[in-house]
Amino acid sequence: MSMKLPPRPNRFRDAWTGQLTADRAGTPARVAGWVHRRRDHGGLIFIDLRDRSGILQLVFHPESAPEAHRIAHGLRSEDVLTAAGEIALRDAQNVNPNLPTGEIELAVAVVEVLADADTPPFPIDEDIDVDENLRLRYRALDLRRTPMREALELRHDVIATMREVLNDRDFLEVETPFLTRSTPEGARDFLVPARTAPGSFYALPQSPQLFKQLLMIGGLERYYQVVRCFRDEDSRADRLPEFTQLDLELSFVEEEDVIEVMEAVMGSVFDRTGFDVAPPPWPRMTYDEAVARFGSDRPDTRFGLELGDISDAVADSEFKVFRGAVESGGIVAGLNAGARELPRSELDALTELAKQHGAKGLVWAFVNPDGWRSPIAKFLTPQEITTINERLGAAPGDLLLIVADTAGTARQALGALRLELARRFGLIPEGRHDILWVTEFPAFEWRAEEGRWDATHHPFTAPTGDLDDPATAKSRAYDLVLDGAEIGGGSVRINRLEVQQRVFELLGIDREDAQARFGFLLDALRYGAPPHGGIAMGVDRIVAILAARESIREVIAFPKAASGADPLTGAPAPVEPAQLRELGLRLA
RNA sequence: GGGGGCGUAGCUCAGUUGGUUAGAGCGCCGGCCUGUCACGCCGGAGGUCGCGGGUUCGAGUCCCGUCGCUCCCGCCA
Repeated sequence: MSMKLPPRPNRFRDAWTGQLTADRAGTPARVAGWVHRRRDHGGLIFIDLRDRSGILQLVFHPESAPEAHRIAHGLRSEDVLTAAGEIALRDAQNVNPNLPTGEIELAVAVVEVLADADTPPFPIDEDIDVDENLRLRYRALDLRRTPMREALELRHDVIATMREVLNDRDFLEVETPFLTRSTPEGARDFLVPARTAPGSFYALPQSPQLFKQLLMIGGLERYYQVVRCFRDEDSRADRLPEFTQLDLELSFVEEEDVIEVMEAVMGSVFDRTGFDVAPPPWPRMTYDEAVARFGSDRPDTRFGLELGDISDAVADSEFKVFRGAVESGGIVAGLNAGARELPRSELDALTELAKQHGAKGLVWAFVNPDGWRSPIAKFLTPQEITTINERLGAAPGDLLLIVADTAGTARQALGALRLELARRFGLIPEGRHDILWVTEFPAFEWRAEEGRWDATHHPFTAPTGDLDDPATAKSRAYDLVLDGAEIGGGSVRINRLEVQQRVFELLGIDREDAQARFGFLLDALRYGAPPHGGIAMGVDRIVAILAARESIREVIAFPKAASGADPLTGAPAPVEPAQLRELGLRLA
């Protein structure tokens, strides 16, 4: 990132190290920063000095500046200094083409050490994967590393662009409370004991959902916020308990209005950051299609290996696993992994993966010109094999993977296999990026083990269809999916009290319960709520994808470690028993 | 809560079938070096092989337990 203005001249510096160029040759300059590297030739000493803007070579001549040269001899990595001298043009053969400042150097006349540094516990100047907990423990040093600085600069650009687009469209940025009541996103709440009400707790918001609906009912028309959200669930590479959303909401809108705003926002973000993805409008795919073709509601469409349903071909099969799955209402589905020769051990590993995703097993089959090489070949008729081959587009040499289970499990397992095969065989084209909307989600899902309906998004999402037949009702929701990652999701909200109460009823939340939990929203709904809708975007995920980072922890200045074991950014502080008593709490 | 992987020098890692004194690169310390830019050359220091137990004449290596990290499932959009 280039600095927009030079620093205000003071006794430390009057220029950024990374922004001095040949046009300054012959003029005096003063810079400050950290010792990036020292090259001591005994006579000449070179110091690469680093600040946020970049690196400048300092040269210390023993004759012309003996005192500075003496000090330079004692400098070590990460020492902090200020140095003044004259900008000198380098001889042609000494130019470093790899450095923006490579045509010049600072011939140091005076240097002052502002702070000494111990030897860093890990290299600052190399892009080595150092153990993450070490990096978190010495986060200040880690932040000096170029990849971290660039990620945070990119993050800044992304958020700044979001704000600019929304400000230009008359959105108001409004802050909402952190110490609040439980919000209905379905995760576990983080709780904070309330001193003024012993035995009671604040819940940190899982999202500002309720507040932004109040803002719409309050007539603010267009709201956004870049906001921390808190969900007390286990971490993943793409998920932390504490994360940042771009949250927005508009009044008197439907799906197309929200989608158009977000396409403008994200289109600008991609444009501004040079991320190569198609410009909006972006394609739509229904939830049903995504799940059927890709085994996921966040399909990665950058490669093939699509799923195929072969239930009808094996409904009457001799092979009991297939027939049984269909008879009990499930499906038999498969994918064509292409012409691959996998050893038994790898097929076992794929089977293990399928099982991890709930499948009871995995059928594999290598297609031969005259049939299958597969453990189950003998249970299938030639007709069945031919039909399956046709359905999955199989040619001799192809490997077919087939799962028989409930529709959800079979598709999830195949979806996971599909992604694993893409990783293993490098099926995703370099530099290819796909973005699309997923729409028409089921509004409710049946939780068999709990014997109740649950909201697929959250209970304020407007449903369509017949609420008396929850299984067929859709929600007016839309998720934005980039490269197989869900980067945002939103919906049109319920704006009439009776519909809201009907949904609560369906979800098994009685009136008293609903009033206790969401009373302030329900009360507001009595006084005229506009049709409204919005969306929340996962800033961390977006930045991670733009920065091509594996983990979102790489794009957050002070992330939680996956384990939460880091003393600064992860571990909760112990509390004195006396303090607990004061709060009306007891030790667990 | 469950499954997989990992844990050897400050950092990143190698370490064969169990075999003598556990190695490399980088970093660090000292010396030499006036055009380097991952400077170079010479020398040096640095290890409870995560921890505990077991098998064995002998364990970094095999077994059991345990702790930590990490990825995944569950959970969570």
